[in-house]
Amino acid sequence: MGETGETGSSSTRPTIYDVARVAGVAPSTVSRAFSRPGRVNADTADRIRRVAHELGYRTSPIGRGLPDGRTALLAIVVADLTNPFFFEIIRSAEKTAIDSGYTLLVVDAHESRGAERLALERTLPLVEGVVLATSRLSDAAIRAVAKQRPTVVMNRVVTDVPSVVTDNAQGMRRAVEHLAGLGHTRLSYLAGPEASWADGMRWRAFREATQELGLRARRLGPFAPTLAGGLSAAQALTTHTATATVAYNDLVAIGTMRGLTRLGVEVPRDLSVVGFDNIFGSDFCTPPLTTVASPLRHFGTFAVQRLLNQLRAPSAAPSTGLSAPALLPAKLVERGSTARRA
Amino acid sequence: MGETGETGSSSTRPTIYDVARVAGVAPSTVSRAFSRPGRVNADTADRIRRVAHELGYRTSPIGRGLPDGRTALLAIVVADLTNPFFFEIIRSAEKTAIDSGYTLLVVDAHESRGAERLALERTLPLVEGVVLATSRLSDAAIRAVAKQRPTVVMNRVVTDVPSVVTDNAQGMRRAVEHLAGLGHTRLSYLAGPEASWADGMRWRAFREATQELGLRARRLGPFAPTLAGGLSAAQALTTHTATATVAYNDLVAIGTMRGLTRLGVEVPRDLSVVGFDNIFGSDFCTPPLTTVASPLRHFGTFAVQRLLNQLRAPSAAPSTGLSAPALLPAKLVERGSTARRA
DNA sequence: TTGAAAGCGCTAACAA
DNA sequence: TTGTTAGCGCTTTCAA
Repeated sequence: MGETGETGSSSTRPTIYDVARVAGVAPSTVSRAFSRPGRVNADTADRIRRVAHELGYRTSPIGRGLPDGRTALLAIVVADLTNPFFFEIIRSAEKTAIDSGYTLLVVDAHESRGAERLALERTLPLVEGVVLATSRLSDAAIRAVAKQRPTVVMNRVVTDVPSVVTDNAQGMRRAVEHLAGLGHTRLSYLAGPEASWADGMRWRAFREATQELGLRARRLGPFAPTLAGGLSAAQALTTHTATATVAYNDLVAIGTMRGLTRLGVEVPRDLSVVGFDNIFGSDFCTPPLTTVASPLRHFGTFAVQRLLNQLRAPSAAPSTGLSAPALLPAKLVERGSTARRA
Repeated sequence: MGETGETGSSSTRPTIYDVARVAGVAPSTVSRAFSRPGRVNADTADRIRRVAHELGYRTSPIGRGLPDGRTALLAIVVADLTNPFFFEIIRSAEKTAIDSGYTLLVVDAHESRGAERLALERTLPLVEGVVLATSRLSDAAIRAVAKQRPTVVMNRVVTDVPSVVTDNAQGMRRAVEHLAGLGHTRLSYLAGPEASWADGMRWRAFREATQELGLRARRLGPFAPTLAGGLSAAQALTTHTATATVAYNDLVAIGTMRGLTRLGVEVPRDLSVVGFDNIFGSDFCTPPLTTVASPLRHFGTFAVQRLLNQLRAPSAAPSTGLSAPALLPAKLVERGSTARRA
């Protein structure tokens, strides 16, 4: 009853050979008809396309990829797909990729170095380039990746590998100044994953900014960069005297606020909270979160563009000026989670 | 200065041939050493592995995939990656895949039929199976996909294609009963995308449930299944007399609540709002959203398991009982966005 | 403009 | 246990 083609083996997809046979041309002509139209007679090409369509032929990237490795595929590896931080990034990265004729594969590393390595091992050979968004890999491992495929890292600086990063220092300074301006003198920082490059930068900037302004600074954690991590942070906060806190990211900040509410601590009356990233949800949580905003949308676009540059200019040696990190500005979005010190 | 190996071409990655030459064995032996350890002398295998490591050799899935199509890759195509609805689904799907030795590729269709088709075209040949989560493709197109690769669809029923769906009817009934119990008699439904199968099911169930309970039912929309869509919905709601509304999904519901707030309509005092899906954020928005919850976590697991079943039992004809849709229960989570009619 | 033939990296029969 | 050989689907010289 099924609509099986006339070709013998029904289970296997048609190839250029099938098309060639039916169309009465050589396989190479079929190949050309698809890979470089124009290099083949219009009529012939027409016939080939018609036959191909009838047979349900599709060119196979895997076969096509073998000779030259061109698969028109890029990959972005994110630390945690469920972190809204990546939304805009992935979106914009995808758009940029598509506009240039590439398809973007999204790979989730589950905040795990092992998972990230495994996923890369499997994916890397399939793609022409890769964006590592907030990777948990070691610098050496990242350089190894970069040796296999054009690579761009995000939110991290690795020698000789092109990168796109937020200006964490600037953002953190704005946050601390904001809190200082509200009269807070004892601040705490809720640390993120130890393996996070961004966490290191943020904590350092926090320490420096507080120092310069003569404020007391304290580091709590590390906490998981999730709502749950924020819940633990809330617990930890109650045993400290800080009147304002800056969280590693918005997820932690939101989790912290929820935890504090449960513990009877009111935000911002009893404690001011600042997040990082301005993610989806940070404006409709209660209270709306004051946070350091990165231009998330540009992030993905920038990263993919740098990747495309590498793809187009394979001549350029790895350690060209190309790899100087692109610094994206950060600004403070003031909302309801911060207030004058009681 | 660079640490280039002794092999001539530095730009190209080593192959089994390189390893074979250095190790003094045949290429096929190298292949065996990796693809089926045990079928080769332990010492030989050891030597091969050592050489391979030194040379930086990695087996290429693309080469490996050619002969038999086995890439250990699965794909999940989602309508919109930034929709929190997919978080748990992707997470659990990934876990299930990894546990079975597969890597899961995540592909975003951007709520666009064209994008979905293009992405599938490129991805399908690379993967061994695919999960279509809330696809916007036509039934015919989905069947065509299923012909190329083992396929499981989610939140949709397509003849002859295995699927996993929420019990929309049951969930909607619960929602309507809940509202009726609160004294509401005039309800509205905020419709989602026309191409959405789930939207069709939900609207139908809404109409039936309201009818049976003798309530007035009205359909507004369609709206984009996003926060922005909800904002438009809020506008539309103000011109109607319903005192309670059920949204196509949580995103629309949350957007609606925000829009209503801006318009001076208070939820739930002036209007009760119910969502669908119980996504990330639905518990910390203001007010917390009453919503129909699907067992998101089981969703991904189920889907991938069905896929794996197909992969393991290639003998079973497509239209076996295997393709009967798996119905996952839905329950109502009552929170603050619904209240007794004023 | 088209065809013939070689080869991409790997696996799988078949022999040795 | 290992080597030889053919071939997966496609692209790409090289000739015609």
